Amino acid sequence: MTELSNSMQLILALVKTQGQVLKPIENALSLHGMSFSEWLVMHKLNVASDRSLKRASLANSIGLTASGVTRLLKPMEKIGLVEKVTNQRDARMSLVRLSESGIRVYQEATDSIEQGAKKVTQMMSVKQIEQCAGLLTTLHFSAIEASH
Amino acid sequence: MTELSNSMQLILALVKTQGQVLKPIENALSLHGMSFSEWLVMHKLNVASDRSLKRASLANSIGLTASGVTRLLKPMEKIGLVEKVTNQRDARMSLVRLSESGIRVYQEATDSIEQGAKKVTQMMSVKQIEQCAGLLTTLHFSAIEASH
DNA sequence: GATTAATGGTTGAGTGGTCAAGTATATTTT
DNA sequence: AAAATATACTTGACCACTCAACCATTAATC
Repeated sequence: MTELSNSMQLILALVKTQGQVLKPIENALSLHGMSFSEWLVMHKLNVASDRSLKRASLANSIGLTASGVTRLLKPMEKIGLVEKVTNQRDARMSLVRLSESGIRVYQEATDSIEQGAKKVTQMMSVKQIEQCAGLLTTLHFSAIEASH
Repeated sequence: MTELSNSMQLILALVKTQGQVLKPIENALSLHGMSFSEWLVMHKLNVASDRSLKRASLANSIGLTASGVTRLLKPMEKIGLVEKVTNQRDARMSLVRLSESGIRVYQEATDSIEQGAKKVTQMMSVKQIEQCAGLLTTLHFSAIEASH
């Protein structure tokens, strides 16, 4: 019957909040026929130099396994949002690049996702938003530190 | 090429952080043969009066659908962690109750999950932890507000 | 230069969830 | 009281991932 520690309460708040926050975001994206993971892929590619990344770094940067990325990208390649670029220096690894049409779709999707994000944070001041993001980043580093 | 808003950056930080934070927690739980969702169920039951809840409220409180709860509870009933209690006032709804053995397992699992939580937040002060939890709660309410 | 080890990616099997439809019971309407 | 509607839960079909095993290629070792 003892209470949970405040570390644990923080984690519960984190999980609960993410659940609520992601709902409207995913809803906004579904209008563009896209999942949040797919948007994340396109976002990472869009900010990368040459709009391309190797599959492994993509996996790492969005918190998926290599096989998850393979499965996620397959339909995206099929409809031409991203394209596979073979690397002649190392035939094992293939780069993924955001296509021209992918860029357009990404921009449209980002517009609606941004609207969703604004709405979700409507009750928070700019200061609170920034402070919260900062604390989450601290927590993130702390968690990484804990795992080695 | 425009930057993301800080609302959106907050959401990205949230998702990224949860991914990192949950890893060691789930790892700790796997030693008890339990997933995080299962622990959440047991936690909610443990703090509920009579250590029991109806399936629908359980679903709601841990952010799952009714069918998700059905599937989650089935194996837990099988190994006797929780038990189905039929309600004679309303035969549609059945309560779930944490069994005696469930209580023990919950307490053991909570011990190791607490250790994981402490480790994950090791780089944060008590003040930061509380502040972060508070801001997340604000964000949570804001997101709920946004959805109606 | 052939063998072994490491790296990048894919695939099969399994897990943990969703949604939509279905079943059983309760409540409301007529 | 019968019929229509609502509620609580379960089931079937599917989806998004994971892990472990695997294939292809490159790098290191002998």
